[in-house]
Amino acid sequence: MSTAEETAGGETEPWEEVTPDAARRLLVAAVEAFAERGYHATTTRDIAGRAGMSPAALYIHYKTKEELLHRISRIGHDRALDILRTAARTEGSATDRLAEAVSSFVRWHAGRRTTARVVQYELDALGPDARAEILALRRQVDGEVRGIIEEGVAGGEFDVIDVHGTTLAVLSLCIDVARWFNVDGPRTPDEVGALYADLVLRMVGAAK
Amino acid sequence: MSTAEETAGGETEPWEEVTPDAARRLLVAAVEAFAERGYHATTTRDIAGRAGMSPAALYIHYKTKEELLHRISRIGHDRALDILRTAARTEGSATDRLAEAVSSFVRWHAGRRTTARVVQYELDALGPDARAEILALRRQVDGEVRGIIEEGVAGGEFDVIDVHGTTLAVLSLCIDVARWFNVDGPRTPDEVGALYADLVLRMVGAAK
DNA sequence: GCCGAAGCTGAGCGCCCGCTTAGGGCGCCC
DNA sequence: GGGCGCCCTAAGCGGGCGCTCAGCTTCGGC
Repeated sequence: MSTAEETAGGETEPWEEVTPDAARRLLVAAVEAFAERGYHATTTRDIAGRAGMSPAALYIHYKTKEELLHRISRIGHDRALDILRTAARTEGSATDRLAEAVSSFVRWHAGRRTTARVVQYELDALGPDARAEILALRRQVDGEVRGIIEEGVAGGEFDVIDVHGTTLAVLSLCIDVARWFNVDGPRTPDEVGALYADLVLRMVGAAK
Repeated sequence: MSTAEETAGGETEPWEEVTPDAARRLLVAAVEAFAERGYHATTTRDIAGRAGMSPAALYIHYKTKEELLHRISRIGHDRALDILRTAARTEGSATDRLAEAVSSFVRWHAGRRTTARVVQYELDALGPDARAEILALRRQVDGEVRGIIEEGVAGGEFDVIDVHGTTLAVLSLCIDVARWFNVDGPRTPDEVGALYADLVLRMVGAAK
């Protein structure tokens, strides 16, 4: 852990599961390029150039440009789901768990903004099969948050009429952080996480 | 007013300011294509085809493909700002005005989802000058919402510590509706508008 | 009935895209 | 130390992109 980026969300070193080294460098380069310009505006020559390789090198490790996006999206969604599952399983009241889920989820979207941006906003560039796989992960993400809210309502901690709609709004709020968060802006990921946890507890009517 | 789409947000017929007729048809076709596939994945041949014209016809009415996006973005932001200004100027408490601002803003993002999607998510495809012009409009959008919240805090109606951060979150919540709203889904724009107005009033700590 | 302007099309230019192929360098194993 | 397999590059293919241009049709004014 040597840089601010690496400690974001207190997570393990990202992309370490991607081997060999050249494949990981290409993938990291693709994340940066996709986040900056969008998938369709990014060329394979740009990705290879950022990784210090020739355009042809990309095709040794990945069949197509779309496979790169698929791998990024898959790993990113796995990580997002892992964050929410960890929060949902911690001990404490529904209020505690919802606050932890929102703050850690938001910290990830802010601290790992480039990854989150690709993961959350380039889904439409995937083909039907890959998109279906990712959408299944998204339903699990939705389920984790909805579960906490349902428990809070059942236990009398929360006051929510439309659980599905509120779940959608909470996730939407967190995800959109990847769109507007600015690394050079006035807020740290931790600060946004704390603010958003407070706002979400208000949304579900949790007692102070 | 003959279709559900046209009555969304109770607004006037959109794009009527775009003349001549062929230019408007091209612009409407571009909105649909950009919303479906994104700006970079849309070809000028696709836009012209949707408008029932040859590819060359596009360049009689617009200098470049980017000018089309610029015009769409400009008109859309003007409309969004108009909606918020109207809500901010209505009579009533800050609570009433914030509820009206959020519900009408959300109704527009849901009911005019294709337009809103292009307006809110394709900003990065514009060149520096056009982007700067649009960002100025966004600051005005932000100012309208922040103004209502500040008045609510000053008048004791709201309980908000971080006004800027809360304003950002409220706008983020509304804007992201354009990403997830599904016309074939279970909720109408009116229903989402009402739900979101309630959630936002909770976020600012407005009394019931 | 003629003319110019406006609107549009068919053809296509030059460019850059995603991706392929042939072959070279280098380390590892016997 | 010779052969093999893994990575990688230089070069380039086929195609689709944004955009252009010469010329055709249509129509209002006189």
